[in-house]
Amino acid sequence: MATTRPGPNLSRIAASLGVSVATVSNALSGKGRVSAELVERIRATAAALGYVPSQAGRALRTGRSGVLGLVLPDISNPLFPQIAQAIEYSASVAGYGVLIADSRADVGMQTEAINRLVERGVDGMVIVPRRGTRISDAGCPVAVIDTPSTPGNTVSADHWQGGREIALHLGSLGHEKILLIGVSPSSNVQNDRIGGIKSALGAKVKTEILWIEKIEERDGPGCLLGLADKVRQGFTAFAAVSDLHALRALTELQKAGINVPDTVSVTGFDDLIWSSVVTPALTTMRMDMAAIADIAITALVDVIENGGPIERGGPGETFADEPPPGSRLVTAEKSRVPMQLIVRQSSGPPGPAKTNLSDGELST
Amino acid sequence: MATTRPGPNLSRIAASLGVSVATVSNALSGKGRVSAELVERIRATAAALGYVPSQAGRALRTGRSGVLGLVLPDISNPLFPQIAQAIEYSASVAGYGVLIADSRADVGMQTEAINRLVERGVDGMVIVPRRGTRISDAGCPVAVIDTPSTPGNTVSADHWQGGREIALHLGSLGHEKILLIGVSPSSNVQNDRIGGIKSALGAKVKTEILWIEKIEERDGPGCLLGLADKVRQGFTAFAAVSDLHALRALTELQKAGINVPDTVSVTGFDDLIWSSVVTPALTTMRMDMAAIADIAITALVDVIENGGPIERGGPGETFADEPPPGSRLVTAEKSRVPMQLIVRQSSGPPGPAKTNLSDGELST
DNA sequence: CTGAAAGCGCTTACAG
DNA sequence: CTGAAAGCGCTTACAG
Repeated sequence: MATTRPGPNLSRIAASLGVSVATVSNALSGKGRVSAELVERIRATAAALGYVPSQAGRALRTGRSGVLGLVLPDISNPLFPQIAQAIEYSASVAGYGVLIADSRADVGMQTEAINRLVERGVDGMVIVPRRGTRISDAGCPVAVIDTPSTPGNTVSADHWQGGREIALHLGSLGHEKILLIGVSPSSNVQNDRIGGIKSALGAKVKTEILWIEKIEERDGPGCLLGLADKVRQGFTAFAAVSDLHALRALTELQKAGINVPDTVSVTGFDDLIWSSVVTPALTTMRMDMAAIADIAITALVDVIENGGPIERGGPGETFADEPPPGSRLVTAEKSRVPMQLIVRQSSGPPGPAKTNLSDGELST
Repeated sequence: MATTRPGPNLSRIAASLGVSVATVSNALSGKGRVSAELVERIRATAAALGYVPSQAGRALRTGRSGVLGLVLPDISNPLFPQIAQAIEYSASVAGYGVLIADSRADVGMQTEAINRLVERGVDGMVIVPRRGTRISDAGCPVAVIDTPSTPGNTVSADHWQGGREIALHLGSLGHEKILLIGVSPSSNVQNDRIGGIKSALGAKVKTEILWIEKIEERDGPGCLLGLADKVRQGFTAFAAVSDLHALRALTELQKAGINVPDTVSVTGFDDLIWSSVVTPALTTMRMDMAAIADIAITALVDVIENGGPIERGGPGETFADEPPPGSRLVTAEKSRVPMQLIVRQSSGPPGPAKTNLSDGELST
């Protein structure tokens, strides 16, 4: 006895109208040539009966599940809500569902997560890699959201341009000694952001990069970054590659009695949830996740449905053993989406009259 | 021409071994009585051929998709990563995939999001409602993660106990005037947390509730909460119902030149990503999302697979028109999961010697 | 212990 | 413009 679904199916509609299931199917899908009048009647009964097409039946017949996978190796990433929301929206507009896969920040589990999605029969997947993860054999079309400078990237925010805008903003405010705060030099995204910042600053602006990873290796996780010292050294702006680290900088500075933004400015990236809530709010660069998701999903769906333009293994990608049968990196016309500057602090460095910080004030 | 999947199917395995598909199916599922030796050979060839069962075929036959839906009306909720990660993990252990649905913080779109999941044929769903959303007709088993005091709740953190623990902690440190910070009195979760706090404080401890919603109605979004004034009034601890608001309080206090935790203490809820990163780090209450997800998924799967204990419309739920055919609120044995206190600030109120704040110091 | 057969709900050439 | 039929891949009584 095969389990029957609760709702009505095509046969029921067909029977109640005295037509064939083929005609009902054609009428509902709008593909076959069915008389307008009959289409109308079929639509009406389908609606009246509360017909919901069976994805299983359709999937089995067409070989497509209508579902895409979303892989975020680092799901605890605070960007996840923005990404998931945008991807889910674009996918649902395109008629697809979104299945999530988590590799719990463990690179080794990423393959596992991808396999789980493949086993569920996803038609394609969107991967947001972290730190040069190799997107190997997915066995289905894959769109990658990383950074334009990464080989195989399908679409992403223009992190370099984002860096430039932050730099131009800080430069125009008169900051001449800027501390750049990143986590790890092995992150493509962070390198692009930092590279962009440095490229746009005039020659007379001094910068220094502080890698949190290195400090924590020495002083332990959650340690102070020594920013009060940096203020004493004359830095007047702190540009972090993420709002999370901007927040860390902001609170460390505040705790040390340094006034933000009167004495120094703090900027971040990504417009994460708290950046508009803290005092003072953070100047930041926002990704246009809606546009990014839209481009990624459109490219992915194009390959799935029309076998659109694809690349078997992106440039620079190497497949260890055999290239997986259906695995292909999807490409998009527009692969870099501009980031948008959101100014919430607009102070320059304190003028001579205001530069009267004593060591006492700085050392909490 | 029906589209064929790339991989091998049961027939291929059967053919290559000269047995029937039924036997292969039985061997692989372990259900039928197949000789151990044959099972072994079948397993081996399946593996060798890289067989991946077709979910579509299975779903069509069994009437179950093996997929659960996750509905978060407010996906931009910073808790989303924690929830999604835990749900996805528990679901995948139980052999299910997780489809996400977003109603973009729009209550009206929630029904739409739920429908999208139903159309995709989910076997059940997990809903994390916001502010008394009515979980009406889903047409499939539903597990609700809200708060124990809400009718229809399947499982959730024990927000009341969480509040008590925060209160006991602050009380033991000697705080006697505590400002409670919430957003909206219409939130069940927030009311439970605040109720728990108040219930555990000794009679001599004074509290006052500050509802952000009301302040913002008057002063606009992102306005100051006037916490420096509260410090002047003698409040020495600020207990927010979420780390997001704790962060808002922390930065507002710091910006006003008030030292946290030396002068006042700040606590939050949920151990959100930044609570351990800011300076000073936040004392907070952590939900055991792994346990909550596990209980929710187990209860859901039990109903799906065994038609376990259910309630048609939870107590207090009313269905406007007709009760939907398959809709049922799932119940679990253990419906409240204790929260865990994470102490990161442990200062009491400043002693008499330290209470020398002048107005000048407070007004930035 | 093993196999033949039916059927889940759909779509798609093909015939009329 | 409409319908009969095949078949996607699987599982499950049932017969042998």
